[in-house]
Amino acid sequence: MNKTNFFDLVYQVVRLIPKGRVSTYGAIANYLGSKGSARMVGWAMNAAHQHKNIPAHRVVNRLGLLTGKSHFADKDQMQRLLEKEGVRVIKDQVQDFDILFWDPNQNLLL
DNA sequence: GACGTGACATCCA
DNA sequence: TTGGATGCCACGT
Repeated sequence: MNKTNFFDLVYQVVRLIPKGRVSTYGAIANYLGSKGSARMVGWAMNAAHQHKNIPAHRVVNRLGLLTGKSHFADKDQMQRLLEKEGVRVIKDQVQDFDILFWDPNQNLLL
């Protein structure tokens, strides 16, 4: 049965993202062991919509762009949620991204 | 069972 | 440097 563990891992990591922090698909994919499967992370996020406890708005691409905002019910919802958590988002881009960037490999390491 | 698609990332020209 | 093409894995049709 451990086939789609990838998804579960993604959900776990995304759920562990602290409030006011953001993560990236590549970082999560890297944490899962497949650095090249960044796309899979995005696909997992798409499925994450079915799950309510998945703060997908905290997951952005490597550039800090809210690329997936279009997949939200309201494209402003994602940005709004981030701003509500203290993350400045301008033009769908996370400001101080390198500072707010939360890497599972850097925090969940060990 | 096979092909195409997808919220990205990386390499090559 | 910028732009185009490929790779990754799972899901949908």
